Amino acid sequence: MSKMQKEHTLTKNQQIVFDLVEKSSEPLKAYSILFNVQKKGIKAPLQVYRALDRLVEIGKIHKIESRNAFIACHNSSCQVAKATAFSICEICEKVTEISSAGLSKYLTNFKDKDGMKYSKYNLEFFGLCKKCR
Amino acid sequence: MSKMQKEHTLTKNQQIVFDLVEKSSEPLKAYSILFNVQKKGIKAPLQVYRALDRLVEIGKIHKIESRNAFIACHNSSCQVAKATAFSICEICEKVTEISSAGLSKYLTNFKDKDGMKYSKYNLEFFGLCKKCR
DNA sequence: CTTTCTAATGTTATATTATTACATAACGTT
DNA sequence: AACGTTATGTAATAATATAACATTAGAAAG
Ligand SMILES: [Zn+2]
Ligand SMILES: [Zn+2]
Ligand SMILES: [Zn+2]
Ligand SMILES: [Zn+2]
Repeated sequence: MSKMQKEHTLTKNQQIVFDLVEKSSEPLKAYSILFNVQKKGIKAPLQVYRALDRLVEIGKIHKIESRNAFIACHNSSCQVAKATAFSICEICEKVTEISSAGLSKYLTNFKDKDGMKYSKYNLEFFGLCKKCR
Repeated sequence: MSKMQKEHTLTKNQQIVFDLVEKSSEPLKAYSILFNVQKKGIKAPLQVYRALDRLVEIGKIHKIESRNAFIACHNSSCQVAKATAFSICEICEKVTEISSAGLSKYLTNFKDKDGMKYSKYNLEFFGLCKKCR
């Protein structure tokens, strides 16, 4: 257990939802998650949304805002919970979390004209993936 | 009429929706727009969504994905339709379109590890605005 | 001017995404 | 055990968005 990273013990529902999102190769939508965890005893949307909210908060998963879908973090988790970047293929809808030190440094240090500094950002790139080009 | 910028004549519904969004100081949600244009004869969600879709497409307005809300472009329109950046105050929900040549240059030229180049991006920064700090 | 094609509109119904409200249970602390 | 806090369960409903199909308005061709 790294000292750099706070541990978060997942509760039952959080673990169930996380396991599903984590093993999915594509972003999952809330109601698709709900459907897939009903055999595990989760019955209502709210149970899913509560788990998702918490998982997002602790950085285990991210929400792809333009798609209303959730993907597990593949960037050493929590550290980038508040600084996310994704590439999204507009044809096959494949989503990849971008891990670029340069990009995150640039954006983390970005100040607007008012000198406003931000505590969080989300960036979504759109284009065609290798396969779809 | 500038030669640099394609003109898009708005249709009746598009103009009605645009006028409302354009004079609003804050991002508007689709159903709030619907409510406010009913006196102009627009009766159904779909009429609003169709107008919004088209207005986004031609760059007259942008969608703030994390808020499901729409704001008029304040960046010389169409030119940045596919390269948008916003700052969002997490307290008062004030949204400002960021106009930074450096930022847009950096992101437009950004290539990921696979050398994938993107045709479009949307960036949302979160923090506290001057007033809320 | 009339035909034809296309884009926009109107309308109803429905799908999808997300939250409110309130009751109950589990858990850690004292 | 008593208390406060966090997580759960459950039902109802709100908010966001699209499907399907009929009609109308405009542009372009003949
Ligand atoms: Zn991540
Ligand atoms: Zn693709
Ligand atoms: Zn703009
Ligand atoms: Zn503010």
